[in-house]
Amino acid sequence: MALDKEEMSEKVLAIAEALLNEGGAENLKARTIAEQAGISVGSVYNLFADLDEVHRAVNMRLLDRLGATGLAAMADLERQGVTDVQHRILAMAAAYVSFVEAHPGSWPAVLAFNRRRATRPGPDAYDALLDALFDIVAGVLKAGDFGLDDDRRALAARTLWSSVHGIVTSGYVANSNSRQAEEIWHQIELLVGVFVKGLEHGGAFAHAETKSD
Amino acid sequence: MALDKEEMSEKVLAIAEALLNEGGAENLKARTIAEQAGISVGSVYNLFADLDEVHRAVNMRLLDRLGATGLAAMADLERQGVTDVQHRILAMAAAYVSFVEAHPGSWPAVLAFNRRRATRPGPDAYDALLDALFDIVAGVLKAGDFGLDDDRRALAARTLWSSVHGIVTSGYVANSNSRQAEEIWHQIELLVGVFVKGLEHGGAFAHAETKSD
DNA sequence: CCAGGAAATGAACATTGTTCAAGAACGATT
DNA sequence: AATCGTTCTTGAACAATGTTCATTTCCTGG
Repeated sequence: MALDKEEMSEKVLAIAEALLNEGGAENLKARTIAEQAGISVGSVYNLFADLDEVHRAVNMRLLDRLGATGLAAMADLERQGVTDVQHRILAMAAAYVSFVEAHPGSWPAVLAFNRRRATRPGPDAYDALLDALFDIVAGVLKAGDFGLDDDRRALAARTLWSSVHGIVTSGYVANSNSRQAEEIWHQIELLVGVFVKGLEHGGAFAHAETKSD
Repeated sequence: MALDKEEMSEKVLAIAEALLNEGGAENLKARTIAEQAGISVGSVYNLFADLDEVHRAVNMRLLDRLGATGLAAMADLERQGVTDVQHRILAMAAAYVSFVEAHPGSWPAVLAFNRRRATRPGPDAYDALLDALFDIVAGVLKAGDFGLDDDRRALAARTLWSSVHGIVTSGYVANSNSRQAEEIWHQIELLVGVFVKGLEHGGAFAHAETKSD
């Protein structure tokens, strides 16, 4: 007996992830997958409806792993007794940056794919995974005492994490040499530092007061 | 006589922009362009080396227009005597959001394309246009008195603008209904508020001091 | 009016995603 | 064991696409 249906799907996804990492979305070809998996091209379409579904499944795995990495990093700090909010957020950001650097080809593909499904209906497993990341950040912010209620803390978490995300992706627009990595990290340090300082000084919702005049 | 070579290129780019806006990158097809422009498919390749070059040219136009829009918004505020940094940054962000909303299909394509050229050599016209956007923000930050030297102000500008960019693109990952637009704007207001407050209280480079110990 | 170069053409090729009719493998039932 | 029905696998076939290039068409200077 060869491989289970489940096992073969795993194998296909592993191959697909490698292909995406090497050459981005346009390198994910049905025939290449089939050849490397030792099955026929038709069998690929038996396991997955189309290549988009393969791509989606790969992205899910990546997001899942990213969440696990973030949680592990938080657990490490917990074990070391680090409670400083700024340190913990920076650790999360570091995990994120490392993850993106470890997947130079497939991470852009995650983002590009993400946008393509804007037409689909309501929230799905994708959003659930992204929300999990936001929740980790929100948990860290809860430790700091910024006088935020749950809603505002959640908003702050999404804002902060989206900003980190923007810095990372903008940074990798240009050539990804080491100078770029340094620039990204400088930006992240600046963002987190300013953000925490701003929250401490109650700048979070000052605009709401001036706006509701 | 029909159209000039230059004029025909313009026509092709206008068609290409419309196609990208409707269906994203995968909707940019040589035969569709040729048909709509009233020329043959070969002629498209006479005007542009390949579809990537068409896509790039469209993106350049978009970035150019975005820069012009931002400058116009700044000029408007100048005329009204608005000097408040927070207001001006928010106006820039509003221009950015409006622009993205006005190009729901092609803006994702700009970003996706942007990443694909990570392998190419040094900086090019693309980076120049992005730098122009950063410079506008840096100019606004210069008005506020945060005690920043030129380098740090430039870093802060890139950080702030990349963050806005991240919020906008993250926001449009999910369905782009009006609730999403509201969420985006809440995040931007929070970010800008916290950022300015953080700069005011010198939180910008606290980390640098603790790090260089 | 003509020669020569420039531009336009679209048929042709290679590569892709996807389908599907035909066959193979397998399990249950008699 | 034999038979049947179901399910899975296969790979040839189709349509769509990017790109090329020999041929044709067009224009312009003499």
